[in-house]
Amino acid sequence: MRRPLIRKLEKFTRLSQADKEMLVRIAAQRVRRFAAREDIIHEGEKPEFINLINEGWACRYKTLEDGRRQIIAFFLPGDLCDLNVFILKEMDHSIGAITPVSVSEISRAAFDEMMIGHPRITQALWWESLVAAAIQREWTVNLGQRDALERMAHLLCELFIRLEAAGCTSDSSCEFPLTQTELGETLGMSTVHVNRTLQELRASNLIVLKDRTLTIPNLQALQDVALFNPNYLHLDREGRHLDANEE
Amino acid sequence: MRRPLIRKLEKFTRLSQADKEMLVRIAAQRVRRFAAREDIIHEGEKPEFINLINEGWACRYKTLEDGRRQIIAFFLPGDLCDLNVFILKEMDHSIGAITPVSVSEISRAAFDEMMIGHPRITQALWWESLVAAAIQREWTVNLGQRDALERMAHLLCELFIRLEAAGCTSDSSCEFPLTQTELGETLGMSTVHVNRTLQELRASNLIVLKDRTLTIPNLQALQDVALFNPNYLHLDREGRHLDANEE
DNA sequence: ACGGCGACCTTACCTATGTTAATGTCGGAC
DNA sequence: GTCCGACATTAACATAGGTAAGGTCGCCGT
Repeated sequence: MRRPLIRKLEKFTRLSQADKEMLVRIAAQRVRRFAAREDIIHEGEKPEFINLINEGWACRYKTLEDGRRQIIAFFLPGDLCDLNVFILKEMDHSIGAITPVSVSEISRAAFDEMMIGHPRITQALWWESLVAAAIQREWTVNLGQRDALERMAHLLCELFIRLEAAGCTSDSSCEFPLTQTELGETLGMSTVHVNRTLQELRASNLIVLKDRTLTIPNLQALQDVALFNPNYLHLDREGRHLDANEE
Repeated sequence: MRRPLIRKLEKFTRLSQADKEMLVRIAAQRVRRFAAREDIIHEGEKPEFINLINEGWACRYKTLEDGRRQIIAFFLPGDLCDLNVFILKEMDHSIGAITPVSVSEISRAAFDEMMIGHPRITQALWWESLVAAAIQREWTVNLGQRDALERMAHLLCELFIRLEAAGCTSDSSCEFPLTQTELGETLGMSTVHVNRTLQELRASNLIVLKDRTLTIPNLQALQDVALFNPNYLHLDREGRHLDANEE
């Protein structure tokens, strides 16, 4: 079994065996599965758990009164939804499955227990939540300043690099389940224009996207057209080497 | 002296006298002042403090290699920048003063001390940081889905309501120091179009904006054109009444 | 008193992107 | 094997919003 969360957190810090066991244990209690397109939690509900995505893709989204929908964030394997949410009275947005997903619900009690006994994990989780905030900020820049082509390229770079950190890529390829409609709802553009933009990226040999699989033959080239700077993902550990001692 | 932070936190929870004194004390040590347009902290630097805005307006912003600038967030009196930032190795964006500002720097030690001795404050600060994240998400929706008029109206509603929570409005007016260039950098539109859009809002009597003062004669009307739903600001206390027992 | 500067406003023109709608492709249900 | 729905693609046309250029006003320093 893959442990995308552990894998990702180790990009930030070294975890002890006990830490890892704790994380596995936490992720094992209260696992739920959702079908593609099903809501995991809906706007207006009271949040009672922190959700951890084990498998599959999900997203945050918000719908305006008149039906326009904006995808606000993607949750990939190993991603957590909002540390500390239980402080809020109700959700101001929804979280929905994109593919079939498996989600672990982490209760407030389990979370507090972890905070007390495992400072390393606590730190790592705050790191992950600061990174999530940084991603949200970068999306603001993306929507505000970049044009369609740059925007699309930027999103693809980000998703690819995040998937890599979670151990969900092989070589220069990854699964890519998003429809063009979903890409449009993410990037604030019409499906027609999404299609045009993807064609353009294909024509420049920057991406291969077919059968739900994305290949990026030259990541640096794609980053260049996107004006992509990975610093906001804060993926470099303190100077220490990464070591292969996973699992 | 106004205490915008206390005022704002009391929108979320009741604070004891000791809590308030703590907050005053924290805000008193290490106060710095910056001129308009000066950077408070710059991309690439290591964050050592949590900044609290006492007076004036500031913003987060990010600049692309080719010079395009996006304002990512506004900091109004009583706003905090990123609880827990010190975990990150370096800033991925800058924070700059818009007007002259007074800022309190909160050290990691002071923050930890507060976390331990004052659970009420701790909760309230997490609330404030969750609200900041919610605002960032709403900006994503704003940039992705709303057109120029809606976008501008939405921003004005948000700023007005946030200023109100901090006690910085009188009646239906507030100070409004943003230039049209800054509005453009915030909303991802050209200054020309900012101007057109403001004209349109003025022509519909939705706003009066003159001499750095904004008046919103009918907030509900402005909210309606913006498709503005204030739920994301999470400004309603537990069902208990708000009471006037401030300071 | 003058020059310079930054905010603001305006006009004319141009283009990236949206809209609508028709058509194509593929995989699954029966 | 065919019918259907989800998704992708394409074309023709419409428009929101960008670009470039210039003008006015008030303020600040000398």
